[in-house]
Amino acid sequence: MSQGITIGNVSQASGVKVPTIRYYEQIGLLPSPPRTEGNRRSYDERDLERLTFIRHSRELGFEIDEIRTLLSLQDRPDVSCEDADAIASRHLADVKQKIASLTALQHELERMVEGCSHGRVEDCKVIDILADHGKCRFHADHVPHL
Amino acid sequence: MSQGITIGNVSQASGVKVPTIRYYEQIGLLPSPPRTEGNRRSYDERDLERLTFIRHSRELGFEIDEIRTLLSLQDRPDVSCEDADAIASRHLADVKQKIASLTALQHELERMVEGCSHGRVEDCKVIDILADHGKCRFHADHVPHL
DNA sequence: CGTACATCCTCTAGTGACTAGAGGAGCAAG
DNA sequence: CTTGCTCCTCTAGTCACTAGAGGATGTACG
Repeated sequence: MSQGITIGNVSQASGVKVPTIRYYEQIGLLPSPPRTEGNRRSYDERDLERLTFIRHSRELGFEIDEIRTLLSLQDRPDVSCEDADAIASRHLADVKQKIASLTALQHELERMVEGCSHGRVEDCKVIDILADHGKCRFHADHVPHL
Repeated sequence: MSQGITIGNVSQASGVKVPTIRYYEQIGLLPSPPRTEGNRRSYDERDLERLTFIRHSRELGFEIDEIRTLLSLQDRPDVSCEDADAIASRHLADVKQKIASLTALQHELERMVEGCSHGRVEDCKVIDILADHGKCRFHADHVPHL
């Protein structure tokens, strides 16, 4: 039946780039597949599913370590899903926080751009607001990056 | 008058950490200040303003290279502020895009967490949705990180 | 004046999640 | 047979810092 998928094909099918797949193997996120006679990696359906799971999780902003936990949970379906729930909930809280920060940032940027007189730097609101923190309504404790 | 601010004080005043200030000097974002007899960096008000400008720009999510351009514009106030406007506008578009992605992501995570039966992994919506991309309403071309 | 301690110095290496490139081998089609 | 694609390993680079080693200097107190 399944006589081995090449790295290129598993890459196409999963949407994960070839060097990234090798990287995932290197950091132990994806098991090392068997090799062909010519030393090429030979994947199967399980690997493709795992890669798709990984890609999807990354798209949703989960970190590699979180994905590691999620994957290990998936492998033991008898265990409580409390951990998975906790990871997703924490992640949800992060996302909400990020949206709030970015929305404040959006308003500030709009104010900057709208205020720009399109003239000389001397009267430029953009430079102005950046230079003088006091004129700014946006105060990030720290905008966490996704 | 101003007889030199220590790196610690300029750090406190600007909100930029000491090693980060040295890093900014290293990459040429902040000019190398004169040194005291004992080889300590000696800053002035201009440096403090520049650092505050940098910190504020970073908080607003501008990249170092963008800040470099912004700073060079600030130094030549006679020039058209078109460039500054362009940078801010592009940045604003990015931010809007990010908010859209994150909002979709938020809904998806809520769906995951709410659907979680708090039982065994077998019935866990979190794992379920992650595993099967088809069940997911969230499709990121790529969620750009802030 | 001594001593404790904070602050400063330089330098190297590590972070996360990849991405790029060198240099070479295998494989399939024309 | 040769062209061109995919694959292999390995190292190093990206971004914006952060951490830590190992040592010098400056300051406050007794």
